[in-house]
Amino acid sequence: MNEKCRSSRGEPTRDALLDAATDAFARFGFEAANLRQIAEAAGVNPALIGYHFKGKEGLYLAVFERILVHMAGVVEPLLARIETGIWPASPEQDRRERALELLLAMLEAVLTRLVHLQPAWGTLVVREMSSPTAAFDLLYGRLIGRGQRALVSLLQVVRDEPDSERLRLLAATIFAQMLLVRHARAPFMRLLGWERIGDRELAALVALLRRNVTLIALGD
Amino acid sequence: MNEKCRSSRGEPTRDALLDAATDAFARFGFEAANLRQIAEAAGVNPALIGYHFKGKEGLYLAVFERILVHMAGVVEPLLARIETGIWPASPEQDRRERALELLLAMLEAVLTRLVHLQPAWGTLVVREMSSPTAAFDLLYGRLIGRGQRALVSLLQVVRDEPDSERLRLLAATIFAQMLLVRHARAPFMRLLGWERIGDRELAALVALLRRNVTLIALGD
DNA sequence: GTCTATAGCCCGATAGAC
DNA sequence: GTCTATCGGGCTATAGAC
Repeated sequence: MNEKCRSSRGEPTRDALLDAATDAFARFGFEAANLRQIAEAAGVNPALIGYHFKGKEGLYLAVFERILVHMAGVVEPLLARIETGIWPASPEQDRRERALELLLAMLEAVLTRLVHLQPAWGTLVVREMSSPTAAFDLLYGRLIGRGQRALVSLLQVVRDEPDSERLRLLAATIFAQMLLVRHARAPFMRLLGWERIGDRELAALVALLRRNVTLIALGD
Repeated sequence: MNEKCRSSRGEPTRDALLDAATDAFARFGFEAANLRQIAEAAGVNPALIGYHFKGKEGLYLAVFERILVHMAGVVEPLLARIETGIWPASPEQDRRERALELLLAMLEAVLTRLVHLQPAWGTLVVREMSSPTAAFDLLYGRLIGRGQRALVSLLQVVRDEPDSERLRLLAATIFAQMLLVRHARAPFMRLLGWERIGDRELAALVALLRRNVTLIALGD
């Protein structure tokens, strides 16, 4: 795929295929998605999928590869800052407050991207979490796992306690609430009586989640 | 399917097919599941699927129908009690405490069944929530919707405040935490370093969720 | 790199004997 | 109700011309 970096001639083709594939895989799932339709939507000949991606699974993985590359540019700065633990030096109390702030910022960033930026990406990523395929290892190694570990290390500072099973469970419950909008989309929308998640709805959700996370992160 | 209730001759066949189909649909999803394999696993001739269920989709819906019938026997008593609002009469303070108790009991019941009873059922139900098909309406009308409304009405009592968007969002975040083990199973297990959810793991999860729910239900 | 054409497979459905 | 046999269609993959 990138052995020849001067494959710039076929780049528009690959991009168009990846766009169409992202949409189709998100909408129909891997099995139900159909290469002919993807090629047609991309305005490209079906045989080119074989040439560029070595078949359906290669195309699927390439979709995730692209998601990860784009995501890296967005979350890398935040993750790197959390992972190195280098925040403004300050007295003990300030450090805990700062960690909570970072945690809430992370929450809001994830939620906003999940809902607004690229709905199809969210669908794909989240589907891999409940029904993992080969793409899950990619995702976990380069995005999800790092996010989880960042969450755990922030919680350690906020609660001023060492890593433990209980702390990780706590991280998992926060994680679950961040993913709510994608994982349980259908019943969620019905319960709220919403038809779509616009700016107002997102703001209400973010506000409540900030409150929840603050309560359960500090509680006990 | 039940126009002739004396179809008792084919009942073992139908049951075997439903068992195999439940497993296959949960494992592979609707599209990827394969009728020949299902029939083989059931030790039954493939053509009988057409006879008994009118095709693949009919089989899929019948799987959910059976889940709902079995679930009804389990959760009906609890739901009915919550819906009628008839709990032991008592002074104001006691009623709020009692509602919280019921809420926590509901949490534990759902979690236990989701994890232990029939893992495949949990998988199927939860998949319909994030990727709804025709089966979702069945599920929502007879199980999920009622559960959500029960949650909301319990929260109204616990917090002593009327129904509102914020209250429903609160219900949704509790809902999300209950479903965590199925929705985000793969990253959840990796974060915890668990290989399976046995009694010990379930107990730890329940304990933390009880704590979380108590905090966010009472908070503010 | 792109396209045409087609091979080869597997699937869901069903007609018809028993 | 059950089984055998098969049909018709859609799919991915690929060989080969340009």
